[in-house]
Amino acid sequence: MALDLFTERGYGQTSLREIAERLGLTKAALYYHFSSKDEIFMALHRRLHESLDATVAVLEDEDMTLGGWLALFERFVEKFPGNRKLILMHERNRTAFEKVHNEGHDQEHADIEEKLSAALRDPEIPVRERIRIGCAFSMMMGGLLFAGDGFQDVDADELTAEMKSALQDLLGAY
Amino acid sequence: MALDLFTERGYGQTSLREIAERLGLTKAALYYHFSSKDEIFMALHRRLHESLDATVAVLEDEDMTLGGWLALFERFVEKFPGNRKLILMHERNRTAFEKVHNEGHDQEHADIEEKLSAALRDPEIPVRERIRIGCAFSMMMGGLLFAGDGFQDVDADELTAEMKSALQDLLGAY
DNA sequence: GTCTATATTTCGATAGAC
DNA sequence: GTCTATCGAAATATAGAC
Repeated sequence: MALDLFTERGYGQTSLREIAERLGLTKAALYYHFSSKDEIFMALHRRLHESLDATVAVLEDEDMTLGGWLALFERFVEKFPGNRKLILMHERNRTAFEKVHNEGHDQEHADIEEKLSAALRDPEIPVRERIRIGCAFSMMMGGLLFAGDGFQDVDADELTAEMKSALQDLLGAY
Repeated sequence: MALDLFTERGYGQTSLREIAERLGLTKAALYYHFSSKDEIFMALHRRLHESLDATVAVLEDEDMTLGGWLALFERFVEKFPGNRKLILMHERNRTAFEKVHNEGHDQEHADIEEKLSAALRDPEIPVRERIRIGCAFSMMMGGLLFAGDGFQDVDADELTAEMKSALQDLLGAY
């Protein structure tokens, strides 16, 4: 599957030949289903968005506070089990996503990273809070790397609970 | 510079033509200084190791406890200002590094990620501690992404201090 | 829908002049 | 040390039969 190859080897190191091979098809067959390599990539991108946009929708409405970010991140963590592979692929291909994102003049989707990036550079928010929000986000996303790596023997619910606990220690201590 | 291109666009999406172009040279001139594209990549890898191996050397000696990891991460954070670009490049090219690392049967260097990976899957360590160590590490590495992105107006010392404070909240509350 | 070609481009790498 | 020129391999993508 393309998802696995992009995660293991990275987008730029994965060829259509490899993808087709793992699928038991030929390259030509892939072009019946997708018009380009980028489109395969973007299809996976869209799948993740469709799965998480409802969770992130609150960003449109609310003016986020520290507690608001905590609540959002906690909801995000709860969605991890069902989206682990997609998020992991995304995390391991940030450069490739940015490139396709820029070239394609991608439609304005309610992207959590855009709102986050805006908050992190917002001079209205105290520096300490901005740093904490950034730390919490990277902890949350990076935690996934280990969720598949070192924590395979750990119960999913326990992992979720511990991640929430860590988020609270980072954001809730005020 | 190759360092910038690998960081912006990723190793697999960067061609030698682009690197040479940004340097004001031709591809052929690059091959006088490096024997292959991989070697350019590994030269940057080695530069980071030479800069951080002294900090990580403690891993060889000690049997790490939770407090040991905290101390190590704090020292790591202090080394950030001088190694920001290299670490950022490393973080954004994990897949490419793993590939070169495997193919080249890279010499056993005291890599922090190997020791970390071992600790995360060590059944002797309580699950809660394993998760906290993983969270702290990803927070620390991911914090770099924002250090260059949203925190350009933040004083470097203040950022370091706040990162340490966050590390303590994650690892020191026991 | 999937195949066997094949076209086209780009890439990493080399040869040899200066 | 850097250049021009080029090679060979591999990649993306297409054409057309079945």
